[in-house]
Amino acid sequence: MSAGDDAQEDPPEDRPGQHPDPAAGSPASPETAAIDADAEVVRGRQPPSQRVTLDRDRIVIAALTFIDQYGLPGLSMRRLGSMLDVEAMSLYRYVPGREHLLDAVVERIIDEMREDPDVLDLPEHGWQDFLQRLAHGVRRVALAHPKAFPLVASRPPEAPWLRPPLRSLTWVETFLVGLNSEGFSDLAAVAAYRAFTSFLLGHLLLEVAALGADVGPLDVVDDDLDKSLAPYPTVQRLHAPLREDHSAAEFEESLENLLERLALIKAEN
Amino acid sequence: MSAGDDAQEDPPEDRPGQHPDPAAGSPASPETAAIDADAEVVRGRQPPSQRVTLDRDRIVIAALTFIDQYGLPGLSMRRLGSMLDVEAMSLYRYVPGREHLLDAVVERIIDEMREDPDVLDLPEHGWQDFLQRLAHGVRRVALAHPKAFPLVASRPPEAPWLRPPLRSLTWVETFLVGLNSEGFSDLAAVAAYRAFTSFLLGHLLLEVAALGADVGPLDVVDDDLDKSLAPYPTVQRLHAPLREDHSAAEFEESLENLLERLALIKAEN
DNA sequence: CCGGCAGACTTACACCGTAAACAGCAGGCG
DNA sequence: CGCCTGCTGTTTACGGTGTAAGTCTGCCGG
Repeated sequence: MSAGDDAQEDPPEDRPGQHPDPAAGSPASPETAAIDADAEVVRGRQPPSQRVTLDRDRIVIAALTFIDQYGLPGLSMRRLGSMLDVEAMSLYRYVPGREHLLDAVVERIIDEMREDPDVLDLPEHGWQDFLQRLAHGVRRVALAHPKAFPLVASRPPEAPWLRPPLRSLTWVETFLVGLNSEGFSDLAAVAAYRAFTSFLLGHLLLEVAALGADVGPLDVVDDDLDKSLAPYPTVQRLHAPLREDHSAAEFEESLENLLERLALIKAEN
Repeated sequence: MSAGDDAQEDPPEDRPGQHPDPAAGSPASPETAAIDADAEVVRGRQPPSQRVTLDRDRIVIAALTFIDQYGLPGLSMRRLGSMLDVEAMSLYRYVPGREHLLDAVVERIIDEMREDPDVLDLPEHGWQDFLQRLAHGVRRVALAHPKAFPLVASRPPEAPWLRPPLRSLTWVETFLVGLNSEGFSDLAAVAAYRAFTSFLLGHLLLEVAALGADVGPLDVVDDDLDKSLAPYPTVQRLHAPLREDHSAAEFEESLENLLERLALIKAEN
């Protein structure tokens, strides 16, 4: 049970980026960069847009892709800077600080759903279909960013009644309006919001956690495992089924059940 | 919506501990401490146990109470050390490092349930009662450590099939044995384990998050809130009910529903 | 008495977030 | 043209972090 142990997160030791050593060299890289750019311009390449200037969106996107790749604990302002070929302090022109940057990352992840064509702004084939699409949309972004999704869950929301993972005002509005338009009373819609978020959070956090952990150094070998499980005979016996992954089916099933419960809530209130 | 903002976590600036400044003074404090101890001994106070030596359990407990009080981000080895009247490096004699310390904290939190008399090791009045007691036990420890409970959820478990918050081998064993003894087939017990953990994680994480956030500087005033909610009329209209806290009732209701689902699973497999 | 040794302290290093001052360069305006 | 002004990124610096390595110190058995 103590196999990989401390090897669970390995941030990149050195940037795989453009210039070899950003720490040792004296201020020579900006000049050479400018020269290179000039040379490219002379060669007629990319004259219209002058030099890839920094930008808040670029920073947030870089942070997200970094987390997706190396995991949250490896992310530092300095590393993020060098990923964008820039000193860490430059980032502070566009982002108030690391915490706010993480909030922006969370916001971006959630906004990805807005572009999902399968997620509707208003119910078109009943509220069940509406919620099904929404749930699957959230699940898709969670699975697209397994290393980043826990952030969505753990970062304190703007208001205590904004519940992850549907923690933006616009999504709450969409949710409530959608259910209202389908005959849910105000209180029923609110109750549905709470049940829906609880369900999503529980399922997706666990699914994503299992996804992020499997890339370990092939855990322990079977002998060690047999030995370490010896005091837990039932776990040992059920080890195979415990290992199996039925996330998708379980998600579907639980979602179905949730919808039935919501139908009751709708009818009662 | 951007009220307190960055004031959401305030680690203690200085230790409220015994001696005033552990950083400035030269090596005078250990001697004085020894002298004080001698003095106490002379006065006949606490002669049996010589000096409160350090101890792994003491460290873990201190870490947990620190997190409970000031929150996870404020915890550092140095602060924890000074909380125990000891240099940070001394902790490494008993704990391999910060990460392992956090794991130990998580383990301790979970083990708290073992001492809960309402939580049973084996079903005595049916599996529904067994699971009810277990669920409420977990909820009690979650509510007892709102600031620390997210750790239980977010720390990667020892094995990917160990699901928070029932993430210790002993609890999984207890769970499976309990359900097995009540007529659950192997597969049904495993499925129940998964559904049960999903449910607990979703509900408790959200309940605990709402609990930890409310201690802000009374958020925004009503005018600001009205203004900032203007683009979200439905949210604005339902603001009052959204604010209300029915965690306990919702927990009960969802748990009831879960048990019904588990009865189906039991019957089918 | 004395040597070992456990348990704490001290020092040192690399890294972190970020405040503050500075440098290069664009465009406007006399 | 020269100068100034504002934007953008860099440099430097400070206090904090986790922790590897070495050092002191008091107790305990020979």
